[in-house]
Amino acid sequence: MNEIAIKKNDGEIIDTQTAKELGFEGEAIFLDNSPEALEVLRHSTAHLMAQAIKSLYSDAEFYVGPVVKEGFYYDFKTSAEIGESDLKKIEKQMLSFAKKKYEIEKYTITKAEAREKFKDDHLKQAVLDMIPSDEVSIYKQGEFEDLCRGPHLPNIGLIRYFKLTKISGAYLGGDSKNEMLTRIYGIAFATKDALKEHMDMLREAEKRDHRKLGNEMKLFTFREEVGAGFPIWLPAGGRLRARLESLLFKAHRKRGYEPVRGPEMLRSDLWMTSGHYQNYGENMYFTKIDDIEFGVKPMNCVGHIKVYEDELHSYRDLPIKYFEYGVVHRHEMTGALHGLFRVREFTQDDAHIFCRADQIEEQIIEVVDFVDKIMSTFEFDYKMMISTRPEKAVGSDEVWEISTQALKNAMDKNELAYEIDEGGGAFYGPKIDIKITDAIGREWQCGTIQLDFNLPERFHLEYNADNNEKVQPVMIHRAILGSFERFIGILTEHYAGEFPMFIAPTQVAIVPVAESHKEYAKLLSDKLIDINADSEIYAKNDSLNKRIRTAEKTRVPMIVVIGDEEIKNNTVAVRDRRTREQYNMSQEDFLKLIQTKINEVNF
RNA sequence: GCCGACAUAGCUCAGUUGGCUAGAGCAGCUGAUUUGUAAUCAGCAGGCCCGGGGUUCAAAUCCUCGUGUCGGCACCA
Repeated sequence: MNEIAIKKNDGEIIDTQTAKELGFEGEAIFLDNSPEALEVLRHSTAHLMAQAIKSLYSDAEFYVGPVVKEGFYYDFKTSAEIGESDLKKIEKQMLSFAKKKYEIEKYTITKAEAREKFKDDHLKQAVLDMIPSDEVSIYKQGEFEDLCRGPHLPNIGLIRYFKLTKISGAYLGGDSKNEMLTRIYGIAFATKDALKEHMDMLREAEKRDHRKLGNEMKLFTFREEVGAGFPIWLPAGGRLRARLESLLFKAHRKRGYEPVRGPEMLRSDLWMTSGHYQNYGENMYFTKIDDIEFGVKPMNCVGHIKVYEDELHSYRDLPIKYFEYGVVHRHEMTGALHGLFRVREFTQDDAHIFCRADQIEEQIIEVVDFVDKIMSTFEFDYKMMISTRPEKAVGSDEVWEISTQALKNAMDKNELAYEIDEGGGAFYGPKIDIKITDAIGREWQCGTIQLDFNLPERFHLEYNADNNEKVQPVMIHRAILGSFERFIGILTEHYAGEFPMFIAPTQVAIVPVAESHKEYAKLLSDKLIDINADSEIYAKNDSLNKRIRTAEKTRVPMIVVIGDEEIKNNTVAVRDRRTREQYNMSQEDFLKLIQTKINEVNF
């Protein structure tokens, strides 16, 4: 195996070129699939790609080409229009360069020399602007030279197993005010197998895509004539969603939440009072009724505030918890829309807790426990993230400081691990976000717990304290799933469509062997409804094999086959979804089993 | 919103350099068959080829403006 780089004592990786320059010896890094080796390999593959692009498009200018989580990319600009179909061509050129086994040479020049060297490349000039030091290093392979700090492989011949995966636009410096460059993403590995494994993993993720499964399993759909970002829930999706809603309803009632409901749109004056008009107006939908402007709610808090204001409250009443499956509309930009993950209308499992300052901690802890119950039921790992004051914010620094500290205290006192996201808070308060990890290791943000000292102030909310003085309550916004749309999308991918019994759109598929067994099937189906289980009878004029196949393809958790034997003995023949094994059990036991599986879940 | 790609039957997809009545599989319907654990057979029906405008003797195919979708970027209070 080839030695490609050196690891210094402090963990920093330097390439063999630099080590030679410095006369440095340290721990050798070999070309394998270790994170260190892949970092170097992928960086050099990015350069090889740049070399290929430069040879194919001579006016190409290059910005930066870093290694990222998914591989590497390079941002560049050329007068030619490059599309997906060109990736193959570039890959081919890369391979032909790699075959030439150019050595990657490194040398150092002054920044002024570099400016002169890349004088025709305004992107490299922009890169040079960002470099503070007076000397810069240049890497050279064949005719191609690039400004880079490394580390790199000693020879491009070591690059063999790679693939260019995506092409897209990307703003210069990640700022939408700047010009747009072309970005090509790629991936590279030390071995053929590792590359193949990676590509297989991508295919697996593709198979789980909720948009594909949602279509196949008839959960939801979108229609051009309805409008972008407005999901349509189909019967199967409706059943799944209803199960989730009813489980969650009970869970809220158990914890003392009251169901309430605010209107879909409220007068704009209220959004001005809340601050949404000024801070979020461009993402809201407005309409006029008799010359008065209304804003369609992008959040449910104002409605809940109006519920709170409906009567006077004593300190004894607090905390007061309102919850609602609140439908909200937000104008997401066209390019942001993505299946159920980003839509323009969605339903939040939203709640607002109005409490005294001295209750914040216990309330946060209770919500965090609620989150844990739900996420562990769905077998999600998760972590928590505290987000602090963002740039665009309302409220004084002092209020922010107090509320942020309250969140940290709640976590610290209960020894809960969390990370800090500086500047990631909502404009009205700091928050705790819950990030979950799904079955194939992808991270998603769902739940959020947000402290708000701001809205109570703006709406002059109050309660009577024990000394009969008016005191302003604290408001906690929280959603656990986030939205039903997004969460069901995530669940679909998490389970690859094979939903567990308690939320599956259909619990049981019943396959009668022949015409004469249909009646028994119907009786069984009715009994299943009595225990809150949905079933579907596959009695179409098809072969038994065909109907079992059809039932299997719906990903229903349980299939039972019914024929003469079963009717005679009052049993069912159960077929397991995954193992395809069959076993018989009495009808009574079967119903009990289903009932248990449905009822064993409680948040 | 920006860069690039794409849009043909309910679904998945063919459709050649512009040229006959736009095809297939699955799903659907009708009939035969009544089946014991992953596709029985035969027949039928199903298309504003995303929408508007244009080029052309002729457009699913070329151009243009929309709409929607996909991959990213930016955005996600």
